[in-house]
Amino acid sequence: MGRSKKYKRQEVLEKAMKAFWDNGFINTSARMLEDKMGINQRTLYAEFKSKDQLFIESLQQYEQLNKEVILKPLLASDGDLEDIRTFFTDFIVAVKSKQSPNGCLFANTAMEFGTTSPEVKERLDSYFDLIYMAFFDLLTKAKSKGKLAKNTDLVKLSNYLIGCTEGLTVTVKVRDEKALLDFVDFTMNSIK
Amino acid sequence: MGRSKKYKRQEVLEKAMKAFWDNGFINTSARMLEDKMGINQRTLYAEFKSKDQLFIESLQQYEQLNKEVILKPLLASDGDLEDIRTFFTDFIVAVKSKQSPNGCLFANTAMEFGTTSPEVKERLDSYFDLIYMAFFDLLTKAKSKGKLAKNTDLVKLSNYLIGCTEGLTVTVKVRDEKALLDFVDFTMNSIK
DNA sequence: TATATAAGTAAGCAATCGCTTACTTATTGA
DNA sequence: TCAATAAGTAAGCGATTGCTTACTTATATA
Repeated sequence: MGRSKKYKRQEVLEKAMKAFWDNGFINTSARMLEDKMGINQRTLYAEFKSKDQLFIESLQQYEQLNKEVILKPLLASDGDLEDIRTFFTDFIVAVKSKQSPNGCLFANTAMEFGTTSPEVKERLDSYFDLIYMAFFDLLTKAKSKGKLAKNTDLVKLSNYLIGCTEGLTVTVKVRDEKALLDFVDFTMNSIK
Repeated sequence: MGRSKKYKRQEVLEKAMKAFWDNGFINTSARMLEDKMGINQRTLYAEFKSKDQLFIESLQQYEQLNKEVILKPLLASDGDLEDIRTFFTDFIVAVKSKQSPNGCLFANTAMEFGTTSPEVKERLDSYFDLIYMAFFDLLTKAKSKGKLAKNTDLVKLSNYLIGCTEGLTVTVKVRDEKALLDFVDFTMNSIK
């Protein structure tokens, strides 16, 4: 009974995520979402309840994208430290080539929201857990292969690499490629 | 001839800067500025022309604050590398103690604007020049005192430390103090 | 002291915000 | 075949946005 939907939830959600990624939360209006998602505001609100809720789901979507694509060099690594460089340079290339011109949605969101929204903070914590484990697991493999000193503090090193990753999310927006590659290269040398 | 101003330009500008620092550009409304600056919107627009222009002047004001306070541990250093740690930890304390709860206005602005506004980009470049020189000069002094290897690439090292600084501006918003101090400590060890 | 002039105030402009109401259209199961 | 029901559309809600207009108040100079 009743009419069937013209749109696919997953598809319009991905488009919403891209809109938030490109423009940030506040700068993405309901009209813009309507346009980018290709569905009417009435439909949008019936499906996603509110702009806030749609944003939270978009963050979940972006975490999925991280698992499947962005963090792949780390998650698929068998312990080669150079996979970390690949992760960094892939990110730089994606931003500078305008493929994902607005950097990292989680970093942008951390800056825009801080800890002002518990629901958003939950998503941010979830992401930082994810990237922490990605680094930690890679480093554990590297250590067992003798590529890191036996007494290396992997917790500390993981926290360090998260800091460097987030450093890139800011500098990639304003600094030239040479400065970025200096940063990455020094970071890589520092962990070997 | 004519009536004299009740407000001091410098004072209300500092209050505007604080408002933008606390809330970001878009989240700071003309009503909020009116309230925080303690002057009427008519007066505000007569003095500063537009919200955009007021924001640009606020960024200049914040750069001045960097020169006089925030970057002081670097600018006043005679080449002790531990002054860099002081700079990092001072920043963490200022944010976590809610003295400057919203981190770094320049980093926030880089994330909010990217390169979408030439006038804003100009201010960001000016800041990054400033912090670059602060690191470079400190490192030059450290090198001449024999605290760095003779063949150390100071340009590369400065770019690295800028990256780490910006990493802190993101992580300080969402991660716990232990993770932040891990990051700082590893960074310090990496340059010695 | 009178007047020119600048600064202050309150109200309100058009545009846009997130979201909803009123209504039309299409599809399903009996 | 046809009522029940869900989805789509267009218009518009009150609130808020950046900014201005119309007017009042105060002060430096003649």
